[in-house]
Amino acid sequence: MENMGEWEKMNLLNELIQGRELTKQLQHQLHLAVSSSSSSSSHDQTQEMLIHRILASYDKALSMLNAEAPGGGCPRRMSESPPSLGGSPMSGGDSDRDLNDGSTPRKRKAMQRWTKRVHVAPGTGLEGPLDDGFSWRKYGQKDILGAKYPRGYYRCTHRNVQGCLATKQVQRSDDDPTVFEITYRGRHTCSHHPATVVPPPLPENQTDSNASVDAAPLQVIQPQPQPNQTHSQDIAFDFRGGLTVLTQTLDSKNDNHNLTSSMFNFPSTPDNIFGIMSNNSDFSSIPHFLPSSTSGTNCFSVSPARLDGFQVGPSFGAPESELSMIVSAATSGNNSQATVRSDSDLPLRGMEFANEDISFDNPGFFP
DNA sequence: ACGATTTGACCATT
DNA sequence: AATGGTCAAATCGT
Repeated sequence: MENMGEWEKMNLLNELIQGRELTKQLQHQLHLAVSSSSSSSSHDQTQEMLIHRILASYDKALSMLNAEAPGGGCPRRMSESPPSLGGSPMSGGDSDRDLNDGSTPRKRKAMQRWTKRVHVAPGTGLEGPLDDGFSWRKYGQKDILGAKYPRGYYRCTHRNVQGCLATKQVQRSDDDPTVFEITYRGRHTCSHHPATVVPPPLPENQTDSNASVDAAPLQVIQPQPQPNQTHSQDIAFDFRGGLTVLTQTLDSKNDNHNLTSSMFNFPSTPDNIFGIMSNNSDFSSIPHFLPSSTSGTNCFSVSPARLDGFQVGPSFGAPESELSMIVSAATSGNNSQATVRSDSDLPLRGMEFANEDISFDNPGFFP
């Protein structure tokens, strides 16, 4: 665990959270099944006990992970790229996001697109960029005018079977051949979870490669849509009016990087107190985030909300129009990934969002 | 035999 | 017309 990169930790965290939530759903299903039957057997009790133990294991693993993070549960920043492409499973990509009632006209744009630069350390035997966990199929290669290296075109392997429209383009950098510029388009709607395992390197002569390096690409943390998770819209409605995200412009030197500064304000309600957390223990090192004036610490919160997530933004390769975070309810301990995305892919700058603009992955997030 | 990759042709956009 | 993106037949690898 010591050697685990921040990115891997966040991957792990997300997997654990998802595993826990799925287990809770299973528990719920079992309860329904048991209550509909006349008697409960010892078999049912065994199942219940097993689920409790699974949940306890998840909780233990999660607390161990949290304990590793410095700053009292304020995990450090990840090395690169956002934990999610913003995709939340429930938000499940563009289509799901547009499930709002239509009262707020939501401009739908062409596919979102964002670029990530991936550096491959030379001489490590890993010349070929590593897989990003998703399964891609190359469908074309093209010489690009003015570029030394050809551009490779990839689409999700599950395009035909599941209609997943995610694609990516891989272009080796002219000035630094160890750098690959990977442009992602569209979100994965397939149900295949990205593997966090590092696949074997590609052959040396394969200049164009299929992907990234140690820093996993954006999608890796993106929770994948689950067939049974279809309530994001309901949740948004439940919380209508209770949640606001305000992004502000940072006019400091950081603006030179054309980054977005974001300030979040999540008003708490008696039953659902929650907050945002950053995975960076030092907000000042994240160019586009400011320390919360209310917390005065490294954490980014609205008291008494609990900080418990991470923040991503354009500097990590996500589209400027999108921001993802993990929110956690202080009362229930439930976690969820939340994603805010602006209309028309405009940068998140100086905008205010109501909760219908925010999608939550976890249907059980709000009690 | 089957799935993945290669590669020239074709299409869309500017 | 030039360029980038995609298609699909041919080829390759297992």
